[in-house]
Amino acid sequence: MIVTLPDGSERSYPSGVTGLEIAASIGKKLTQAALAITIDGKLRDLDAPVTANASVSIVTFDSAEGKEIFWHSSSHLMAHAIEELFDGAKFGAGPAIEQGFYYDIACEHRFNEDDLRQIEAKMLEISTRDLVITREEMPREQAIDYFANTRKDPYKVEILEDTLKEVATVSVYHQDGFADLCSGPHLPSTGKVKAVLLTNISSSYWRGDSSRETMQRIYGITFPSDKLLKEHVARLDEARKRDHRKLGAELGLFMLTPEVGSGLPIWLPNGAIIRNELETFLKGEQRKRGYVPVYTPHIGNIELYKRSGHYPYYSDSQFPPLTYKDETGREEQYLLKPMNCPHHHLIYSSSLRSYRELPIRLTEFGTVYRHEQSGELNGLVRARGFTQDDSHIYCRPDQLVDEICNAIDLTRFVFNTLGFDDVETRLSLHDPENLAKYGGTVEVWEQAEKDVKEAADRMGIKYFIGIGEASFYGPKIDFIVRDAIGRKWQLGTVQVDYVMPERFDLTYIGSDGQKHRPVVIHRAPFGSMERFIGVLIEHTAGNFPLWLAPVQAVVLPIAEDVHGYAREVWQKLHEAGIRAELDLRSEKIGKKIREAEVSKIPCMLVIGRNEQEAGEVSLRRHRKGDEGSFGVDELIAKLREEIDRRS
RNA sequence: GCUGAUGUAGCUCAGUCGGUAGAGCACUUCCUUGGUAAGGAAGAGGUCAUCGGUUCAAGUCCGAUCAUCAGCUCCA
Repeated sequence: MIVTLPDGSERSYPSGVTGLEIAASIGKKLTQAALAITIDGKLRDLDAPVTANASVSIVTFDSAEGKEIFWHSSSHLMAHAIEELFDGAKFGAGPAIEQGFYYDIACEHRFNEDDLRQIEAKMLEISTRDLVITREEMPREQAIDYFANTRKDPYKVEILEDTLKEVATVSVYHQDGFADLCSGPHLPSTGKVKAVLLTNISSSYWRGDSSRETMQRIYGITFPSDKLLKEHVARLDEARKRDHRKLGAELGLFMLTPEVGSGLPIWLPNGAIIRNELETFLKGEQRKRGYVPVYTPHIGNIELYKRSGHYPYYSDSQFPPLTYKDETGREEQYLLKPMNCPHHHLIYSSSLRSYRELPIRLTEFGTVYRHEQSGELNGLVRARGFTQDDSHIYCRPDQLVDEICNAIDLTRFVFNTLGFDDVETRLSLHDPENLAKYGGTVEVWEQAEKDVKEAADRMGIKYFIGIGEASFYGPKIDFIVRDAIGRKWQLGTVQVDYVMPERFDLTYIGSDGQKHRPVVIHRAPFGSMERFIGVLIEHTAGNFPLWLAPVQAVVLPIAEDVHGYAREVWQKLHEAGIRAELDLRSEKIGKKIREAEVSKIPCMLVIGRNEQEAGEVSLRRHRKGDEGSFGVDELIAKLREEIDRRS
């Protein structure tokens, strides 16, 4: 029997050889590291026999599959430990996740931090017992009986009776007295787990359904060595330093205070500079691309949102209406604007439109207010008041795909300029199982999704499909990036809408002299200024490119005798439109430099007697160090160019 | 909204068994005038998140509220 290894080499083995035996025949290290195998691409336990010619690879912790198996087995190990420590704990779902694993547990006992340390110790103890993990296949009916009567775990029974009701044979993994329903594969033994960190306890709903009971979810991560755990902890520390909430306070970018309200960020001067630069950048780019600016009020009559359909769909996540009564008792209700589109639609229909003037691209940095659930609020990335770089493009059906492409192109240009290279793109389509969620007809959705796909394909973007991620009025292309701790956030978006034109009876006069329905594209490359800047802070760790830095340069005179010259240099920078500060304190140059470095100011202009005599400045760049001396005008031209290039 | 945790000076944190509140950094003043990541001294700074309760006495114990954090649920 011939086995082909990943490097293309072929080896012959007797039929029935196991993954472990293959690994052993290759090397001692690999035998140690082996967690599972793939046989013709299919993951199997390490003791699974290979019975025919096949391509085989040994799965280790270094691969994504290896980590998943390792962490999935670790969730079983944790459940095993909890079962030994706490009587009556019942287990729900316990999968591997991107960074570790969790298990949902139903238990009378409320778990706390001390319990986590105790469970960690028990897990390591079970690991040292090096229990063999074995797979047992059984008919589903037998498994139901086993989990109902032997394991007495009602959650596993529910999974067997519901989720797995079509499956005839299921597998159960055993390790000593512990057993779990699982398709596998798993580690060969518990001894592979050498380092354990249980990170937090939270709650979850059984099967993610808020009408079902809540369970306690314990998150953790494990590694095959202490060294890898230490590296992981170091990465977490690094991520914490990049947290935009921490950096936002340290760098004076924004603040949040209950005196204003939860989820309502205040932009401090330094943060306002960044936001303003980004707005100027996008406005300039949009002017080139034929957008026209508009402004609309922060509140609007509630009837407007009833008409758009937003109010009934999202009434639970809006601030309650403001009610106004005049002397005659007539009542009017206003809503804090939860989105900008209805206003823009009214602008469109404020005059008769000809097919010749389409597409019309209305743009506004529109501030909106949404009453997000309190538990969802998160610094700038999830706020209750935020500003969208919102535009609506009104076009003819024959222009639609081109316009979507233009919007994608603009979004990509924005992301490239800001250095986001790790962006995922999702085609957010509707869920045919849940049509009640959406407006419009089936035909309209089919057309819209076809157009979106065509545009995405034409632009050559790599995307994945998100069923059920569409908004109620149309499919979207969403651009998603990760924050410092790996959470994903949607930033830019391009959305097609055939529904609003109907609701607002938007029309244009075609070449045939008849009224026609335009199509609307909603698009926002930044998405929300707040969220975008929040993610940008984490992405850059607060080390903004020169064009965005709140303070671009600081002039640092070494002693008082050059203060006059330092002031001249500062004045020239200021006149050249460079945001510069002048540090005239009687501190040593080392201290001034340290403080500028800590404040992440990109350019430090050190000035002493030598520079004064030569009419120069000595340039030190943030995190780079001394870059030598330049003539003042030469330096200003150099910085000016870097700023204007936005590099 | 739900579950859990947290809340002491501008920031980071200490505060024992319930007995009148502490450090470092930052800040202010003074001294110091220096060459690429912290010069020295002094001073000022607190309704211990808020409200209520227990107690002779509460930062400390109990309850409620608010906010924040992690996760769940939601996201136009």
